[in-house]
Amino acid sequence: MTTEEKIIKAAEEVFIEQGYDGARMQEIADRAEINKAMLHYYFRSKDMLFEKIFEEKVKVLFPAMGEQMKSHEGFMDKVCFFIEQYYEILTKYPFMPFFVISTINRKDDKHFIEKLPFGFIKEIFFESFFSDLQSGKIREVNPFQFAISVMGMSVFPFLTRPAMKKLIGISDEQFQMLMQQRIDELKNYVRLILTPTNHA
Amino acid sequence: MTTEEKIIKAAEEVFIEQGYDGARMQEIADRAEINKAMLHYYFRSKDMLFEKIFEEKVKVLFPAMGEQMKSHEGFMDKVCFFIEQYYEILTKYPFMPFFVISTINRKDDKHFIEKLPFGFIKEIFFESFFSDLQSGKIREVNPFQFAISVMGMSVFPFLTRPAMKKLIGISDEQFQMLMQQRIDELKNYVRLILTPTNHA
DNA sequence: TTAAAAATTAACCATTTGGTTAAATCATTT
DNA sequence: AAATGATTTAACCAAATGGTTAATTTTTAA
Repeated sequence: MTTEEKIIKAAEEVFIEQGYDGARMQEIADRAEINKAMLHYYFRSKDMLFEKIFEEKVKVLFPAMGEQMKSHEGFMDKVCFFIEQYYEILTKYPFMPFFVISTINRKDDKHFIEKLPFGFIKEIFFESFFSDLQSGKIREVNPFQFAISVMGMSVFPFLTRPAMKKLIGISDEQFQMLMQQRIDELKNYVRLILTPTNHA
Repeated sequence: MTTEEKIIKAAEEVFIEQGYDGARMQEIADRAEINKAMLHYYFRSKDMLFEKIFEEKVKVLFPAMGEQMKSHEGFMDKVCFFIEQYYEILTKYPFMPFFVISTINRKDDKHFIEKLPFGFIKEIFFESFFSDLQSGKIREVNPFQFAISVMGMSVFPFLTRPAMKKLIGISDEQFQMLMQQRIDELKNYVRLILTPTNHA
């Protein structure tokens, strides 16, 4: 492991756990087991180090799908794929949503929003929506509202994990189980919302 | 306006905008137009001032319903009431969800979670659920999953407002409109999810 | 082998930060 | 009006923080 890699790994941890303001350069250095001056030698400043981490980590939360997407033709199929995919991502990186949200909500630094690669989401929620709507395969819903809803339902519990645990009265393991069960529950919601009513 | 009131107003603003770590005691003093020493004279420390603000502001996001609730009998009715109520609250205090979420996600300070008054949510989502389920008025869904979903759908856009604006390509005014339209859209989703299928 | 370049370190620096203090001002009571 | 207590202020402080520097060690190239 090179020094640069050690720094990036440690910086990821600290920034994601503590946010930009809460993160300390000394703590990053300590966790990377290097001298604090090396941070500046490799990345010049806290801002530049943060930017590097943000850019790299954000790609994880907005994956470039490509191949996998081709096997999902219809809109409903794609949305269900999103729900499954996001469960995987969020289970692996449960603090990522909070990290991204605290960053884009930071005052005077709206330029991070520009860096969000929305391609993944657009591909899923707006690509095959209109054709499926016209062919009567899905009910007429507002695609933006629907996209926000599916994202919200998927991500929200990970943003509020400690509160949800308290509200429901469950442990960490039980929370994980609940999230796994959630895949089918959400797919069911999607089906119920999108399946058109019989106007027989 | 007393000095204490001026401090609280300024502290609210700064803490909600910048979070605990980002907030500066000097900035709070400046906005309140008082000497910084007064902050400590009235509230002793940054921690204690923050705690005061958190406790007070959190009550806004988890209102004690009481009277208004009585007019909503069925489960579906209560959930729709929640959606309406939350639209009002979030329009008035759009940064509150982020404030609460950054606080409860803070390291080494899990005691804030204990202060969340979940009564409001329990009342709405778990009170009349089981009786309505047994009488066949609603479909069999997992009440916890359902509650998380409705909360997520309601709150998520306000947590990600700048990103959503960019994704959809809209202005602040258009966002507000979208949120207003959202009330009916979400109520419709709830109806579609909860209305039982005819097993004729 | 040696000189140049790259990587690493310890010590240091300026600024910012939360917090304190002692004096001054204002209000209240006798 | 004098004394007392509450409120406010300016100046100050110690610790922490992001960042720098100059010297040292390690690696690379000639």
